[in-house]
Amino acid sequence: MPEFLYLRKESHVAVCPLGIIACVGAGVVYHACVGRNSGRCHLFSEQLERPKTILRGKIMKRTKIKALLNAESAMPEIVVKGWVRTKRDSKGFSFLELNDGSCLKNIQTVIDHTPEIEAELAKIGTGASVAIEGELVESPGKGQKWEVRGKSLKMLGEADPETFPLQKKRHSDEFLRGIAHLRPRTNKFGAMFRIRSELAQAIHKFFAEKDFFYIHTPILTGSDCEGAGEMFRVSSLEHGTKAPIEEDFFGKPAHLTVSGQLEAEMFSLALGDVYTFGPTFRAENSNTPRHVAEFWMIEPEMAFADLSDDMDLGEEMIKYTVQHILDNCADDVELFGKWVDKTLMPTLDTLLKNEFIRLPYTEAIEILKKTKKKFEYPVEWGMDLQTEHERFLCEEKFKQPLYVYDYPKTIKPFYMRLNDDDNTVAAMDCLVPRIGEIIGGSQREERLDVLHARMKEMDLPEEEYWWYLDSRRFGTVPHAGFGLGFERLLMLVTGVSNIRDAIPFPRTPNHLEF
RNA sequence: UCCCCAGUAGCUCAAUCGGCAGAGCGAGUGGCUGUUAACCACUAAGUUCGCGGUUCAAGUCCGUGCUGGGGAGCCA
Repeated sequence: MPEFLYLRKESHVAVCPLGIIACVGAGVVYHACVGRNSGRCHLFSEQLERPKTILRGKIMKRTKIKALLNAESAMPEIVVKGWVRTKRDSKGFSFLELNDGSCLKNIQTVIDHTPEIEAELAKIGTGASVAIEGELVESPGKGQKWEVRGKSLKMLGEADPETFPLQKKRHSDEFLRGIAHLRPRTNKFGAMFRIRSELAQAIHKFFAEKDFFYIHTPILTGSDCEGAGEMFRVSSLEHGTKAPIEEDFFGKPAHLTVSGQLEAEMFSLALGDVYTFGPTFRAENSNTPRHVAEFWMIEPEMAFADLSDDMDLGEEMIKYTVQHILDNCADDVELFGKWVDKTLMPTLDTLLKNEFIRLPYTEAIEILKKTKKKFEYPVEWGMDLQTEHERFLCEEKFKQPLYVYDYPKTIKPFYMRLNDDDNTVAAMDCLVPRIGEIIGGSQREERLDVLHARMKEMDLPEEEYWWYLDSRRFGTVPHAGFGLGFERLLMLVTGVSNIRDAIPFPRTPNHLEF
């Protein structure tokens, strides 16, 4: 897409309200259209008598800073656009360091002073956006291989230094959370969200290579009894109305999904191996560094699979995606290893090199009972593991990721498969250092009679689940799956300690800004 | 939702026993220099989170509300 028109001296330029550049020279009308492949602009065609789609001179496209820094050789004519990170003035020339988000590093530009350029420079401070036309040359200074020698400079958008909140210094995470709309312009959050993008791609790549199908499960749900936590009500009625539920959009209560699992199961029992990857909503009033009300979750579901296959998949997936980020986001990850968590690299290294520990719940309880460490909550078979127990197992006892599996049936949901002991279910949690539970999964109960009995035990209304139960009536098969919190995986990869720094605009109780 | 800690300049923080509101960074101005989170000098910058109380006197003590952080529960 042409964005910048290189003009000869005799050319004249006009810019239409849509950002279209027309070039008029020697009595012939030429024009180029910004943002179009064709170079033809119909709006302008009407205004000009003899429209032609021939360009005079050469179209100059913005080159991303990442490409400039990776250049093999000098480049005679380039345009670089970005935000000023720092400006350093000298007598007769200035340095501008530009970042355009394409990578962590800035590019240094050097521009000799002319009256026009000095006027433009006077308006430019940290945070301003600029376009610079010039050449990429080897830098005579230390600290960088390449720099841009600018010939022209245009300020695109100013940033008043008196009010622009980002300064040329480190800011606290808490402060930056208050300006979540500007924080991606910092090194740390730019790196975070590049990694986030790459991590999402890695997940799709992982599943594609394993022939899993990507299923889009609904975000609006009619079942308010999925048992995975408090749900957000959705309504098209005015707030405070007393209208009966029949008058609401769906004619019955609607909520935002807390999990795509039940729907994913239906597709697993048709396409074999499937996964979902989408937003999930929990209306829990939990205020911790590991919880947000809106987060992204990956939920694979495999037909003809058991709990062991399930744990294999989770381990493989975590290792694959972590390795992918190390391979493809080296600079960005290095920033986190250096400034955020000094133990990040060793932690990831341990994770990659060792097999995840697989520990039955009953054995976990025995270990916890035997240890000298005093816990606030006494250890008893049948209770759920508390945070202090999980941390002890993961961070002190084994010092690496581990699965705990075969939990008591009394503390797990109805859909988990009952084991032969009649006391435990084929459930598994994957615990990782510092974060705790990153995966929760199970083999699903595929036997209709057992499922019936479990639902009765737990007092669930079977009529709500008629379609779910159908899957066990017609060609049921053993199957298993899990849910993995995307932001928690991102915390693992980057070492950040607060989940609100791993999602662009975090939603938590009483926080719906931006 | 419960427990603990904090809130002072744009940012990060200091201010002794209740006794004149401070520093670094950032910003502005001037200077200097192929500079590297540049450097040097000067300048401006405050409802000490809000409300109420105790006191001759409150950033400091008490009550209360709000905001932020940490821990717990719940979970991914």
